[in-house]
Amino acid sequence: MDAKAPTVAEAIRQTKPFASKRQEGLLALVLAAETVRWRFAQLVESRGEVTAQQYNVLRILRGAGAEGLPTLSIVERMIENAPGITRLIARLEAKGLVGRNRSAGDRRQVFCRITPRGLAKLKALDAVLNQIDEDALGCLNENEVATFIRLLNKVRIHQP
Amino acid sequence: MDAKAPTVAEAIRQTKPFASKRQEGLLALVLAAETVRWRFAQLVESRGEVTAQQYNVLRILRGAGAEGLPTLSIVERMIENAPGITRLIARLEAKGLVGRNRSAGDRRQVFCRITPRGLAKLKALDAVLNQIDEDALGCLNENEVATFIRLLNKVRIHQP
DNA sequence: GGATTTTACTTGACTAGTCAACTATCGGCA
DNA sequence: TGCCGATAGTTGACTAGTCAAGTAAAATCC
Repeated sequence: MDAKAPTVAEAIRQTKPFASKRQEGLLALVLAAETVRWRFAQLVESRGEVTAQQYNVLRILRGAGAEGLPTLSIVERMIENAPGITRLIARLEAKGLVGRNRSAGDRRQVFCRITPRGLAKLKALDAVLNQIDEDALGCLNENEVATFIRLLNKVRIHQP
Repeated sequence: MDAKAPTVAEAIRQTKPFASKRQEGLLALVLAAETVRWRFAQLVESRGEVTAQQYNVLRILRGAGAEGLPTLSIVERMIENAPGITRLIARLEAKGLVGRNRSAGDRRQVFCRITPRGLAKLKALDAVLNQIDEDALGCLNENEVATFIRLLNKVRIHQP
């Protein structure tokens, strides 16, 4: 999280002419996603004292309620793999934002739950983050948003 | 780089209904970008024995020609910051794919050049990567590609 | 021409993603 | 009942991104 947002824009200027429109579209996709991801991360990290991924895990655990979720069920809801989540949750536990305990029924499973302190942290971030969700695509009108979603999903689903 | 591509698709299914179309659009953007990024990384890493970022740096250095580029000029062409590039290039140097030497004119600068071995590695990857650049948006027709680019750039530039 | 500021990195420490290998436990089944 | 394969998670080692702080060589200023 540093002053890289401006240089994302520069990246375009410095790039040589594209071999094709499709290649240009691919770069546009990656740069746009990187820009919004960066803005989200900056907000969460500066206001929440947690990283963007830690925030995502807290949201998932809030959604899971008081009984919590086994570790690997959290992974399934993220773009990440298992070894990473173990350590990420260990860091959240160290901060007192989640708790873990082995399931009584199946002693292989480890249930993770959000703590009251974790809930309070999320609550403090909710309003501002909902707002930037809206703002990020605020420059598109209703029709454009629909087209945007349609094209992006088409591209994503099409990948072999 | 593991079998995470399928679960990206699942992420959508498991997500609760969206608060708004704009929120849905934001997730569509991030997931689509992640999917193509993942595919690119998988190809480069399996065929090239270099990571996606290392590949990007090699491309930049190939473009720079025989005289090479100072370290920080490489950063400007990427979505990354300076400390990262120093170490990334050190790893490429260890693999014999780039060389570094201090500039005679300004002894603060370190020029980086791609080696013949680096060029050979890139050449071996060129055809297949140009192909996936085309394939990635292959499901969109000419008009759709133009709209895609227009909307993505609008979103990117609009970010405060 | 010497002090100060700026520039171009470099290093350290931490978070994170990824693969391979490992442990503990569970469920079946002979 | 005791083994066997599958499941849940952990650990180690490596690549990478990021911030803060440091170094060395210009460039600038007085």
